[in-house]
Amino acid sequence: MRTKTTKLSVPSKPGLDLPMLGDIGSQVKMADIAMLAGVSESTVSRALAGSKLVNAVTRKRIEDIAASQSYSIDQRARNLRLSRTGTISVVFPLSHESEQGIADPFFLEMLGNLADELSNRGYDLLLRKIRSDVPRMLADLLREGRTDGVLLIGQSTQHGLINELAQSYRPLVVWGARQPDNGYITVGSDNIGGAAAAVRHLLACGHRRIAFLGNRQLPEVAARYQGYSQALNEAGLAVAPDLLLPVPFDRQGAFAAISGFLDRDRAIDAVFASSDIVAIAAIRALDQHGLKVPHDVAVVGFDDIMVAAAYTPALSTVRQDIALGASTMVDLLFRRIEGEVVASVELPTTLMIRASSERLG
Amino acid sequence: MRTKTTKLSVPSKPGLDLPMLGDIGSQVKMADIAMLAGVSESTVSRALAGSKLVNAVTRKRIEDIAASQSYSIDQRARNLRLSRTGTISVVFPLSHESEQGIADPFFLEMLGNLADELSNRGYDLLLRKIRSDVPRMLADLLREGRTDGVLLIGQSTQHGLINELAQSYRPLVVWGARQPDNGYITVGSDNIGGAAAAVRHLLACGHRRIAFLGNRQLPEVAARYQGYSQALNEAGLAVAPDLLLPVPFDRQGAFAAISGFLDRDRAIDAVFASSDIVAIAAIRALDQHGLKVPHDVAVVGFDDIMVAAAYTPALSTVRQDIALGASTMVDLLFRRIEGEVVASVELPTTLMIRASSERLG
DNA sequence: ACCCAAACTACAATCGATTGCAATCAACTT
DNA sequence: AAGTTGATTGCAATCGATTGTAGTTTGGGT
Repeated sequence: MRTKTTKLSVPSKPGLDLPMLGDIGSQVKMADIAMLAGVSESTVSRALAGSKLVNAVTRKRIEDIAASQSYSIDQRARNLRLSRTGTISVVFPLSHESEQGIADPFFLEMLGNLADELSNRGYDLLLRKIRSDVPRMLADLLREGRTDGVLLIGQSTQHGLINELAQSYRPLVVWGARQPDNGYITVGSDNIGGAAAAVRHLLACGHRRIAFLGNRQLPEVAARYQGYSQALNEAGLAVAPDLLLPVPFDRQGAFAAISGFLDRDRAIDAVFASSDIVAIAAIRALDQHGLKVPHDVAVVGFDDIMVAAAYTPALSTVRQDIALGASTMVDLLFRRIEGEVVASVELPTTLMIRASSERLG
Repeated sequence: MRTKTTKLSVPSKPGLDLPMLGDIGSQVKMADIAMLAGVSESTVSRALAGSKLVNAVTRKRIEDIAASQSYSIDQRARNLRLSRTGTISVVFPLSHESEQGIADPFFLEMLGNLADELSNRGYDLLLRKIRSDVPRMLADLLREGRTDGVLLIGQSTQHGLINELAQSYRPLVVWGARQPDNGYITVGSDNIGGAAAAVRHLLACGHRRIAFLGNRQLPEVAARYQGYSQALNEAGLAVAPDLLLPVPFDRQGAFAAISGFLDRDRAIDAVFASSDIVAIAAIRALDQHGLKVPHDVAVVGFDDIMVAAAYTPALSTVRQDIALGASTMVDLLFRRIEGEVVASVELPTTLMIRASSERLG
């Protein structure tokens, strides 16, 4: 007694293939296409999926009808059925400091690159910031079935929690520093090597009192500090604790911290900053204290964000290859989703020597 | 003959409310909660939705059980049923020029702010870049049922197409310039007023040959040009066509265009750039041509991106309030989704006078 | 005690697609 | 001409939640 209850949800003329802009947002569904083609939904589904179970002629006809109706598959329903989402979440753990938002250009550039990589693979990018409770938020994200995988940008100070989470959740790749007890996959730069190269360069320029600017609580900064002290040791120098300044990553905070430092101590001849944003803040602070860069104090940053080269003076810095980093993260994530066993990756860095650290006279 | 086929997908101990990190990603579903609570799925659904049809005691018990199982509603299924998505798409039409990615910090900052606004309202942000065919891509996005609304960042050169699309698709808000024949809602800055203020400032400093840098094909740039010529006219000056340089918005392209210009014409005493990125490229190009800013040439930009103030020389610019822009867009979008009739908004700008346009000695 | 309304709760259809398995049909074998 | 095979296609269950409607229980009135 099943009557043909299926009706074309949109009373559009089947034969014509007009642009049909008017249909946008309307509800042409697979059943409609099936009716128009005189086949079952199954066949439409298979035809559109390119299954070889469907006769080529039938498929062509279905495809044409679908196109003429400007039909596209409802991803909600599809995802529900396939228990997947076609979406990868990019998560930024916001530090307690800059509760505002994603401030650092480095991360924004990273985000742009990730969006490219993911859309190349036909995935969407779900952007989410999380306050503090990383595992809880991530767990929700996963349970809600919104995402096929997670890219966590920065470890913040949550290494332990991330590690715990990674025990039970596989499709996760983290940008940051490899930790000795990493239970999760990381992609990051060779922070130690990059920092050491930068400091060697400063030493080669004749600088001896080189300040280190950065919050060593963060694993990446800790690694950069390690490179810093390693280079000093190679040169037979010891780390001077009074030259270590824990500055935050945001512009204002960094500027304030550095200004405060310079108020009481100006006996430095170089600065190694843990990010370009910090380096630029340092240059401004130095300037306000009457110290010229590079004449009085040489400055080297880290990241090579777009403004670094454009800055005046052009900023010497340790370049991280953001595009490569993004594509590596995405690559590893998908391989891990496929079940492959993959290892963390450490990307090489390049020392970019520019005006801010020119060799002394 | 329906037997209880429903089984707890996860054999976890119902009574305990351990952290249950191990359950992340597993498949506790509503039926499981219903079984544990000894009620039907309907009741669980209603309880969790806060419906007052459910006894308070029952609700509490259900909530507790759900919590102890660290259950959350599957959004895929929920969205399918409700035909909604809980997601707003932010779409960047990529210009033909910078096919690479979202390069301009202004847009990235905007993105960060939008992410904040949306997550405050419990919505997710789906990031999508589209190549060129705006309406087609948007239409797909909508038909796929992935999104409840669209925020289009920048009109690119697609005003006509957007207008057409807007005929049939309502939940759309565009960042850009209001056009005379706008069929869609825009949020944007007072480009005319801002530009006029900048140029008046340059005129007041005694400059007369003020170059305009920007691609006037883009509606926003066209409006800024309008402000530029308006200010010149007020001062009894005519626009000199040889001072109008159509530069692209990306750093390299802008630099190249400006360098080329300076190679043949250096009789300018000021520059009004249609964005800070262009302004910074101009300063570099001027520098390479032996022209000092602001001594030889004054420069004013547009946007006031974070680096503007930090640049050396600090960049004078027309400030756009990105945070306000983002919150306005989101606000308008949701009001429009609710069916309210809303109008386009033009936000005030602020002229920030800094070192790059200091008054001539 | 008995009846009725109020207050809850369960049933079953529904959202739109996917897919294992059964059914159909034409062509080919002998 | 009957049997077999392979190529196609359709049926119906399923993914996990929501909700209109019908059914059950409880409490109050008399």
